[in-house]
Amino acid sequence: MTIFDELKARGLLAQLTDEEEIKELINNGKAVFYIGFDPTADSLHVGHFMALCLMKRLQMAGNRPIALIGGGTAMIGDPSGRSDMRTMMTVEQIDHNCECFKKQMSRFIEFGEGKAMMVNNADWLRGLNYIEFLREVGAHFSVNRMLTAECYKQRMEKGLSFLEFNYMIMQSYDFLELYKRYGCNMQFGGDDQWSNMLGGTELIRRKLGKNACAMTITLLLNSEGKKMGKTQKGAVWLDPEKTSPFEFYQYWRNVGDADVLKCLRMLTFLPLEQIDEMDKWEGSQLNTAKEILAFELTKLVHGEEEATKAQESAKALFAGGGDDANMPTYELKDEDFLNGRIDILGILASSGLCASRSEARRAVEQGGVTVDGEKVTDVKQSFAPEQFAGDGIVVKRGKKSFKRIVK
RNA sequence: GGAUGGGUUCCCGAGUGGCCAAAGGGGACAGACUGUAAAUCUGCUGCAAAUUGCUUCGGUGGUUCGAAUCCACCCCCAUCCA
Repeated sequence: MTIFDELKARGLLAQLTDEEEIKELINNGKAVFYIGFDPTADSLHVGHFMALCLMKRLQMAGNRPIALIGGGTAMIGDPSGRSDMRTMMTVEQIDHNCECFKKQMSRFIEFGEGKAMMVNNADWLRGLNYIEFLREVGAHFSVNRMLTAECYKQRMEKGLSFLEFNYMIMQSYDFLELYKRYGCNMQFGGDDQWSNMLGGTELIRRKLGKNACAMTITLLLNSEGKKMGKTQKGAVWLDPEKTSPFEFYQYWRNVGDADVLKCLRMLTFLPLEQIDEMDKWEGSQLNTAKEILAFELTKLVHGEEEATKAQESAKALFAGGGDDANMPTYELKDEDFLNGRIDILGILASSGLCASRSEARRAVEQGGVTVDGEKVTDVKQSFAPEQFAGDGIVVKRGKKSFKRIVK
């Protein structure tokens, strides 16, 4: 199976400038392609992960990847797929985030001589001269055309600043610059990037008279049409400090029935035949597929050891039995105690199981809190330090949040 | 720069002097049912030393016994005009 066919079979391909040409390039390892990552946070998330996987797949097929970190474009802020303006980040923030991105990416992709390349568009964007740039690049863009782009249309109602309006031009310029510097002839990105990417291929045609391709990856949407990889608390991060391996595992363990197979295809490296086999599963059998999905992804992101731990904790918690030694733990501090005791509300709030004592009170009143399997009925129940000796106690809030509390 | 309409809790949105911690919906959370899924039903949704107190309706001042609500100035957003 060629790499192109595989990408297609996995449902990763969304829009392509020229299918035949792209097929020819990537199947024969002739593509030098780039994917841009704007450092809008201090960790990569699931959306980036998909792009990194794509890089890896294409690299394995002999193509040369360039990971472009958007230290320059992040100064502008991409309006695509947003209904409101991004808050502007300081240069310090951006540079810090760039560093974080670099570290995380190196774990997935091998960089170095003859391998993948990592560049930062701050190198050429931040020093641009306005007048010169307008004459050289701005002259090639038609405002009329830009306004017809879908990403701007949506923003025409809510408001779009001139700053963000320029994002497309910056991204287009990146492509041109990478073409000139490294012979980069292809760009990949999320489907919401399509118009920005087309801007680049056109700019290259106009400035250099050369042909470049663009291809977008399907956005990972759940069956309700919402972007996956987001929780109430925000994104599902790849940084274990921000989203623990256990939380990461649980996120995928809990995907809806309708989404498991899609996720397996798009996100894992499992052979397609194996996935097709699972496609026949139904009902509660799908739980096994979810376990596989969760394990595979946790393994890819956090390593096999962490994946195993997460899986064991999950089994211990939900199925009973299994090893529960890896349970998330909170160690009580002296100041958590008042007069030598701590009440259940205090435990819930300090350990982070509840955001506030009020929320903790509510959880208890509604019968959602258990201590070592016993339902807590009294909000005033309190504990002495000795009760946390040894393995401590296991406090569970609702069905899925729990912590071991020790002193 | 001018005219008009706006800024309310996580989001949408009602509220135009006290009965307002603020309707309704969404989301989230908890309970029931289940398969750690979906759907459905119920509860709940500012904070706390909790039949009470404290903080919150863009900002700052003011009027008033009392302000999300009235007044002044300012900031921000949308639409139209330049």
